[in-house]
Amino acid sequence: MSTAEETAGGEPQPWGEVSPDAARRLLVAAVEAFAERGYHATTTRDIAGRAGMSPAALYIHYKTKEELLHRISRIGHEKALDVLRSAADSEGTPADRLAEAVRSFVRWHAGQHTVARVVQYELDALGPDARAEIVALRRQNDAAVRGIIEDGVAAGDFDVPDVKGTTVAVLSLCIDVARWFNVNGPRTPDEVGALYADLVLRMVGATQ
Amino acid sequence: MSTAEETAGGEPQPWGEVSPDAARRLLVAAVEAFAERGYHATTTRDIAGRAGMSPAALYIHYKTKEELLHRISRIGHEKALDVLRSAADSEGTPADRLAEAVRSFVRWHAGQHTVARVVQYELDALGPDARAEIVALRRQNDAAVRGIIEDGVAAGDFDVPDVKGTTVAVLSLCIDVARWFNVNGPRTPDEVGALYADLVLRMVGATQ
DNA sequence: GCCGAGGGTGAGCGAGCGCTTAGAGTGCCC
DNA sequence: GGGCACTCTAAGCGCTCGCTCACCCTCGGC
Repeated sequence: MSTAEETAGGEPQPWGEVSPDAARRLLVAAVEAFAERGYHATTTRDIAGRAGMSPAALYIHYKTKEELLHRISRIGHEKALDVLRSAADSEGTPADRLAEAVRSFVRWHAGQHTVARVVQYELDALGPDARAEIVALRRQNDAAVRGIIEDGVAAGDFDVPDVKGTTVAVLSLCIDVARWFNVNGPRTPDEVGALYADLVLRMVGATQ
Repeated sequence: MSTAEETAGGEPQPWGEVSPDAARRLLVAAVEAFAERGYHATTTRDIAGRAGMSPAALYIHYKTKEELLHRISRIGHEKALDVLRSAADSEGTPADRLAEAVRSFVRWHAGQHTVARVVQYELDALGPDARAEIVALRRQNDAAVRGIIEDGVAAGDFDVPDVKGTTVAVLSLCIDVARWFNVNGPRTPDEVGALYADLVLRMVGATQ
């Protein structure tokens, strides 16, 4: 029914580029396990078991458990940044672009909330070099959102007294969706995205 | 509801009721360690060391490492709930009450961001019974905020198409402050509180 | 001076951790 | 068929974890 690239919700699975197959299965298993129990509470035996392999098999494809987290974090951040940027760079008024950015970014964090949780909340488990690389990706998120808001202010479409602070708040609001979103809850990722796009337009005082 | 002891920053220290002294020192040490490295990455040797004691001393005052986390979570949630409720129950228009609730709740999450991080992000490390107790406290947060928003809608002061969704978003925004707030950053807890109070009033469409 | 109680320690137990190693199974090229 | 490269496993190493235990120190009551 669905291809390897698509879930039922229509969100792209970010692991298409990972090969060989065994390495991808280990990565997917690690995402599940890290999201459920946290990086430090997850054992390499658990990851290998979920992937249907022996504990030693993990070390054929990854040097350490931390390398798994690093790979997940980098790919996850890049995919989320892609989603955000393609909305930020689209045609339309600043309000259109901001609404679309929030809608798609939130949809990603809700639909891919397992990946997002790992990516957002396990950063401190990475070593200094890997962490620095991820932090740089995050700053690009910030720049993308701030750019739209600045455009809106310059065009006179937004009323934002504190652009930097509002940027932080908007991103924080979107990212935290990964923490509370529940697949069995009453809302679909699309619905949360629509709600949040409206709330954010209010936050920036967009002229209706 | 305690009229608590105050630090220089004006935020109440939540641990006044914990005694004897050694038990309180261990609790404070555990909060620092859990906030820095996470529950699972923190060792009992580290906690005891920060409190200036031997590893075995921890077990005179607490049955397990998890009991420490449970105590921290319960006290932390109760203090945050106190802060939120005293604003929610105050006199004034719904807009005044909502602004004050957000301002003080955000101030708490920024000023006490070590406690708040532990309380918000280590919930899954608790066993089922302890977790259920904490989840019940969280629902009271939700009820307090939703109450103010409903009052505002009933009074015609707010324009909120989706009360439940907006409540979740407001609380999420406030709580996530604990994740990104940095003591060495450019903003004080008071400033973030003021910014967020304004943003939330916009989110609910408060008549200015 | 002696006692009991309670807070504290040094040493260490059993368990489970991340990771390694020796070797087996499998497919491919000659 | 034989050699090689690659993938994977069974077994287990060295280590650190949460936690325990036997014992010690301090102090108030008599």
